Amino acid sequence: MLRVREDAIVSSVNRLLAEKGFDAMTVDEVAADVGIAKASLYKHFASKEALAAAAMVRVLERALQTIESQSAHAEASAFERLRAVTRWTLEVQLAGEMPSLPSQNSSLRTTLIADKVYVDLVMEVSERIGEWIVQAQADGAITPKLPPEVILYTLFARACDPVLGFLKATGQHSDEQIVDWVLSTCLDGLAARP
Amino acid sequence: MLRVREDAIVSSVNRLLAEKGFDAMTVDEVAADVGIAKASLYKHFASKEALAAAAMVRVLERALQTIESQSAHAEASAFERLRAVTRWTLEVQLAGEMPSLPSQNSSLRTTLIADKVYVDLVMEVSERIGEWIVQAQADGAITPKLPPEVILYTLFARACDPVLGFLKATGQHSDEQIVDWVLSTCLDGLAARP
DNA sequence: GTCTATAAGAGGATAGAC
DNA sequence: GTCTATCCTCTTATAGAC
Repeated sequence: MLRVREDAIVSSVNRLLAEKGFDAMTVDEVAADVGIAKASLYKHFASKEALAAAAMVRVLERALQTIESQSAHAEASAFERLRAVTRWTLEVQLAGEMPSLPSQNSSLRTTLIADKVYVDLVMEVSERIGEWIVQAQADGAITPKLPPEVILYTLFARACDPVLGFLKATGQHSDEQIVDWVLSTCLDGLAARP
Repeated sequence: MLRVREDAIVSSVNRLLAEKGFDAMTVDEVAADVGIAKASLYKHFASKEALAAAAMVRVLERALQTIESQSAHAEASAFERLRAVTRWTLEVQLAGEMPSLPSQNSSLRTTLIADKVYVDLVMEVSERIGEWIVQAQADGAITPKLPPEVILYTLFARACDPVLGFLKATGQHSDEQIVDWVLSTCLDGLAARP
């Protein structure tokens, strides 16, 4: 019962974080969305920051599942795996399921780095992706000009790329078309290829 | 006198918006930073949203100046002009001078679209950049696979690219190196080029 | 664990004197 | 136009009954 209730809370938080961002999301909204009193929320989570951390943990667990499902494809190259995971990230964001947190909020940052589960998941995801990047560079599929660190950050940043929202707001393109375009700008760049 | 005072206000707002974002910036902070009373601020600007709009107008004017200085280079190609303006955008952001606004805040959005000066500047910048994009595609310098609209949004999004901040936070790279890397990921992509 | 009610404080905006 | 002092709303968080 408790597990189910908390899962419902995290689902609401996840959606509201994706829709309005951390600052604009209020705890009252979360309580109303879940259908319980605000005081009850605080019996499950100590603070608004803890709610956000729980949402981040869940999306990171989903990311790790996606990474592992890609690892299961023995025939796929490292580059293909990176593309698949990046595509998943774009799809999640376009579906309104990617929580967005301000990177400069200090109280939020404090709560996050104090959360061992969250930190461990970030490390795990970074290491798994990092290995693929090094492999893809060795394969000649990803440019050797850029440090793996730059590649990693660039891929992570797709989770909050505003271009998806801009294109969706025009209402003129399918979600699949938008994802394909943004994936192309990320991997192939804007400059023409011979 | 009034012009100088308001210019000082906009400078403070611009820096605080770049540093903390719209939600985290308080009007009290702005007043303290300028060195005047909060009530005096409201004699110059009607609301917090109006302060943000003024900061956006100023950065757009700077952008337009940069665009026009590029137009003056008769020998430069459209692609080279796009690269130069994008580089300028990255440099401004890395210098902590690029105001960042939440794209989903409704009261802010209402104030912005009601501001004719702001809207006209956005249109002007979009049209100037848009012409270069079409030209660069005709020149074969930018990929014809992507609609100009997608190119435009992708370039605009560099103004709030979090990768710059991530790389700067490591403290291991010069600003110039960071700008070069991000410019390369944007124009050349992550995939290796033959 | 859930509720109602409320504390505590931050922050946007204004009144009114000078 | 600048100031001090204040209003008022919104929001996080908690008290205490059941």
